[in-house]
Amino acid sequence: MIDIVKLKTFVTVVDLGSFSKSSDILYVTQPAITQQIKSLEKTIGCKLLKRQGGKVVLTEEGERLYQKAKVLLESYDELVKEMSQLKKDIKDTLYIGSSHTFGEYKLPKLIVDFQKLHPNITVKLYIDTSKKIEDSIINGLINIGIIDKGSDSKINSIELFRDELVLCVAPSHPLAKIGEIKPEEIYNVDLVMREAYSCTRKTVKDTLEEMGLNFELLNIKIETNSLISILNIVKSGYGGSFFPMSFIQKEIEGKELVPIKIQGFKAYKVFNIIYYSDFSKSALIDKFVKFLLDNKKTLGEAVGFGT
Amino acid sequence: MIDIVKLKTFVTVVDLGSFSKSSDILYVTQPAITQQIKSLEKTIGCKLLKRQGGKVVLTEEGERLYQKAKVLLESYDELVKEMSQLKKDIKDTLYIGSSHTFGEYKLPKLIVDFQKLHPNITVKLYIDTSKKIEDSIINGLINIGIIDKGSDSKINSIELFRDELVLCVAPSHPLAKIGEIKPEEIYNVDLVMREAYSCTRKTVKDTLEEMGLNFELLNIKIETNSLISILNIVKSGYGGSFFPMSFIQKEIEGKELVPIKIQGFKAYKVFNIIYYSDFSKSALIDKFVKFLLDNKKTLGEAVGFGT
DNA sequence: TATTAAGCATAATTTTTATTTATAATGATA
DNA sequence: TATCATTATAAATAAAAATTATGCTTAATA
Repeated sequence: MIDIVKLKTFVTVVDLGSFSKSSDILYVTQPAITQQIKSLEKTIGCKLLKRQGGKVVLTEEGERLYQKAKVLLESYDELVKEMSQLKKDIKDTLYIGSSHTFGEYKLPKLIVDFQKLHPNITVKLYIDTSKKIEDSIINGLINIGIIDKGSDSKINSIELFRDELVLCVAPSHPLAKIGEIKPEEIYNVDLVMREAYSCTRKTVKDTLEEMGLNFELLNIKIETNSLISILNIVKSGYGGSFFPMSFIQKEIEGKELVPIKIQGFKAYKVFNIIYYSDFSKSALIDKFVKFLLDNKKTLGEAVGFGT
Repeated sequence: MIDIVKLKTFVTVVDLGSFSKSSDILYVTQPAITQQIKSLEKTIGCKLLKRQGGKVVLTEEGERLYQKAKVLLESYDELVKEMSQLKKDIKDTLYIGSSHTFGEYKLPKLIVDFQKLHPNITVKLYIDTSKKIEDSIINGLINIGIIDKGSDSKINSIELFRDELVLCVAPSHPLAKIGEIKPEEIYNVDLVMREAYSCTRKTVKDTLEEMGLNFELLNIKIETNSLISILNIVKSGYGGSFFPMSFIQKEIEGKELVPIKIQGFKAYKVFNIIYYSDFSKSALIDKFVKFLLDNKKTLGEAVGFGT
């Protein structure tokens, strides 16, 4: 295979008419030039340069290679130019990943504000599951993630926001009039829940078990992976479910859902910022992390019944 | 520097959507592919491919590189095509070098005949000094040389033609009527000679000294490097000179010059074919060498006074 | 929900290639 | 024909890339 470095050397030698001058420009020693040219001549199978007299001149064959090499090197220069532009673009682009609810409801405003503060920066937002976001951080596809789970120890992690998990029912539900239950009474409520491995479900389970309750005895009648579905099921009057407070704030205010206090129960869905700092764009990352933490308050410590 | 091999690998992986399939096509192992892509990603500074799920997909940045890489590889393919055509052309081209007189007066007809015998072959003829021709053989610029000197031991050498050196004077010269002299009488002839290091001069010197004469006692009155000049000087009636027989045959026939026999003197200018056989075109070279030897007779053993 | 197969990643070793240093040879020039 | 500048050569070092062997992930399947 003909090497682009050798072609560059060849063209330089022809243009300058000198091996030693080329070696200066290409920042290698003169024997390196000699050997590169020799290697080219060997792979092509003929002399390319005549080293006769004080000058280095192309042979007929060398002339043919020279023409094509010039074209190739032009393409190469353009590629290099594009790549260096790409590098600049990348340096000014922040790739953010987030899990659904937070990314879809909380992040948009934050990103807009951040972009206004730093007009030269481009922000790209990817919404996916927490697991996928975490993977993408690890393999470098995104720079900052905001996810609702604790993370790999290799990744920097800072708590950004906690969303209280609140049991809610529809106004038409019998519990709606009572508004508060004892822990054991939860056994009597028909529940709609996220699938087994969801973070919300795990948090609820852990909290209840800390309170001495047995999660297995709960009446989980419907399971789904969609929070919106759960919301609509509960709003229709069927059973109750644990919701992140900020997600159903509007429904509570609009009297579409009623929060039910469970005595002694206090559970939070915690959102963490995750990122690698040992990276070329750490300045940009740090800027955004700082921005997020500065805006913690605007996120509202979404709590249902007071801290 | 971005390597063309890696770019080729990158483009192949994108086109096939698979590392392992690419490794088959590119005749390397799969880890080599992985490392090449990683190396590219490192030099450019970002991920180029997403290895998510079963498929390998371009990132946005990868897409930008891919576009430019395609263009570059096109140029590269064209260069490779040109070079392989070049190789073919070289294979069918015979580079012949010859010293002046033989190359200018004897070779033209031979080359035409050879070319007619092998219409696909291109012949290129370079006329230069024997020394330069020999150098060009050594450094590979030409394939076959025909020169009037013995050669480097590394080079194959075959005697092709010998040209008798004959002392000539103009018809107006006193010796012209006599036509033959004794060796010692040469001291009395005003001589025109080639320069000190010429082959003709050396041959004359060696032969005379073998006959017991002292070359230093000759009356060399005019020296030049041009055989044509010598010819014209002698034709004008001034002194005598040693000429290759075939060079002055016409002048003798036309009575413009008269050969003077020196008793016991017999000197030849010998032309040798020189070439390297350990070379990719040895078949072509052998063909021409054989052709030359077959046509030895047509060259005429140019002798002045019979063997 | 285990199991397996396929595909990619990683690490260590080996091989290949390229560069440098030191020195020789060459050729131009005065 | 000695000197200076340039290129070539050789040996040693350094760098890069490939391979082998193996591990990890993901996807399909039972």
